[in-house]
Amino acid sequence: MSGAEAVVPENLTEEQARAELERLAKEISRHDALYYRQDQPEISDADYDELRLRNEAIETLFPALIRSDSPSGRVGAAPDATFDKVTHGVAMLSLGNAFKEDDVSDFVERVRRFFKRGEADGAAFTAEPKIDGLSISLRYKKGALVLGATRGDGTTGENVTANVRTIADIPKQVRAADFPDLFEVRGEIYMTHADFAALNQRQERDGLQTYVNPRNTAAGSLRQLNPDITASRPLHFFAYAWGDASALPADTQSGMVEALARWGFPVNPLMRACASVQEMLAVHSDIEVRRAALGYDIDGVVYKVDRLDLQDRLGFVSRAPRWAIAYKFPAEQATTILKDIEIQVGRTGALTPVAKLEPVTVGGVVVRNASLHNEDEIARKDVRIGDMVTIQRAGDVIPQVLGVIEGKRDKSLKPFEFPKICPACGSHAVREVNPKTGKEDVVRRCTGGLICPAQAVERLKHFVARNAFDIEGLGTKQIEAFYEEGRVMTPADIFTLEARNARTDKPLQEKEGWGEQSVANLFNAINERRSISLDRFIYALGIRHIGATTARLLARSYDGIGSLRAAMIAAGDPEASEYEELNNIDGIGEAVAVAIVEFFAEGHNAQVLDALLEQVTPEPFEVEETASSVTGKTVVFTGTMERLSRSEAKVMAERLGAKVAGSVSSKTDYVVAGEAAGSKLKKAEALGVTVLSEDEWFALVGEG
DNA sequence: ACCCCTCGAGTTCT
DNA sequence: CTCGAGGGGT
Repeated sequence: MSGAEAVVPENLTEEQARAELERLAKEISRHDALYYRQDQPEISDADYDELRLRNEAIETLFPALIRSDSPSGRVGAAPDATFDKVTHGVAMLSLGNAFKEDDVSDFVERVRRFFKRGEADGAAFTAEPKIDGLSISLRYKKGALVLGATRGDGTTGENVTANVRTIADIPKQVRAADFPDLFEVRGEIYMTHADFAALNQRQERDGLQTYVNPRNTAAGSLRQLNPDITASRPLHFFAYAWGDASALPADTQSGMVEALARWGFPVNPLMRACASVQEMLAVHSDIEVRRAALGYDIDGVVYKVDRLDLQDRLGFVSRAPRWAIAYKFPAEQATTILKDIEIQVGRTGALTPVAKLEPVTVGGVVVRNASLHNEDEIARKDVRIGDMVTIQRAGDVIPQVLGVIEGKRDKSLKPFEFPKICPACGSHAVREVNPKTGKEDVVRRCTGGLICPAQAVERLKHFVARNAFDIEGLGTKQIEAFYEEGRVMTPADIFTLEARNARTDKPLQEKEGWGEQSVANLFNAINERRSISLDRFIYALGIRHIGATTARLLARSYDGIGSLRAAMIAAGDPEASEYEELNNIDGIGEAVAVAIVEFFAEGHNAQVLDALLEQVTPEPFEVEETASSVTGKTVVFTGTMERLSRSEAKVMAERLGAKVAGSVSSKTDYVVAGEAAGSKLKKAEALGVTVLSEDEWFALVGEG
């Protein structure tokens, strides 16, 4: 590193260093933009590198001054790069996980049990290594690659077509006679260990920042705005699945992968077909043995039901297919020192202990914090501040404390005393007793409620969360800052921010980090949300037990916020018909019903809601009460349906004017039987009630 | 009275 | 991602 001396700064004072870092951050980010986005660098690569080196050298001398927007923390253009959004025709799902052999046999057992006896007993499974890269969907029309999209949240990803085209492994044109007109190939983009090491060597030689692990590097390489950068990175691809397709070349998983290979897509050579749990486990241990020699990262083995017709019938459980599972390799572990236990306060008042750790690298990432879950967990493991502890990244993502290394404990360490008062507001923190079971809750909760600042901030964060108001430019950081400055104390304050900002002594645009443009953008984003769907609105209120799903259920069951509110107030009397109506919603039981009723009965909530409704209009769900072929009929749903959850089916049937009953009787007109229907189906048959399949039901009501 | 599944609420790091 | 609780089916 001979060049480094030249840029090591003269004896700077702290004040000078601060100013210099600020200047460098601006300068480097300007050159980044010129180089990466406009492709018109103003300075030579060497001069650019020198700027970076100077920045890093000053940061080494004054680590306390490292800026949050420091250029050393990133490579290339700022990551706020905007790619077009792409909605996947067929969602890109995640997989259920198995961590031990029993989980695999349970999975096989579950699959077999799903079908009527014997039908799937001999069904085969495929086994293949789970590549640790990033999922991608490649759309081909008449053989031509027309779109490459990242997984994103599974439903919506980003358009990275230009970058994907630079990857040699990915065919730009498929010329097979049997390649369907429309076909989406899905697979994993990854970087080999050798390429990763070479890239890092080059970075180091050039005095540039080195990368942490192949996975993140591959992901970063693909999200470059300039495809030339992606092209310069050695990325590879394995195909293993498909999405939208006008035709399928095979009726088994293994047949599909053979076709993909025949069409010129790289497929993993370690894929095997298995006829039994024993074989599946054998493949897992075989792949685990070869893991180190593969030359690329894998984190487990994926098993899939081979027959596609069985896959179709198995369907999905929320976000994961029932016909596939990932058997993960044991997570990497590490030991480190537990420096402290911090107590965080959630929006419901829950006190959650978090372990502050001596930073340690686990699975290619530096871990500083780890969840300790709750009071009992700390007691069970007898974790004490100062202990040497073992940690792992559960499912290779969330760090958790496994336990204490006993021999190393200093005798002076005292058992951790879980606070009985809220660290944020000093109110009592208690463990509620469940009225049903008489048992103590696992979580200790702050009773401060409205007076607790920590809860208030967390509620606001929830209000702007992704499934709630989702206001661009208003994230956790801004909410915290705005709360501290007194700009935003309740949800309605967000919507009066602009008006107040115009009058205030210290308007936003005078704050550091804010300019005219960013302030205008924020107000625009806020104003866009003055009209919002009812389900998001309900979710945003942060009522206990009401998550995104239940909020949607409520939104569908009531005409609007007004009628919901009126009904909930009436339901304060448990004898009222409104209470019964609420409790009858499939998916809402006593605890949930009580929570909703209590929320609307609370005076402060009423005020907050009134103020909010002056600013925001929740749009009700479009529910056309239609007369249909099932109007006035009584319907019972049983078994597992593919396209609807049972609660959705109920809402749908009621919208069509039908009554949904819980059990079959002679008054029942239709029984709709999904897969694995049980006693209700038998009873229907015994009583001679019409039994419909899911498809027949859709046909009957005339909906696709 | 169980058992299974779904949902909510908490968490990390990039 | 994990955990516990709630809800519903057998």
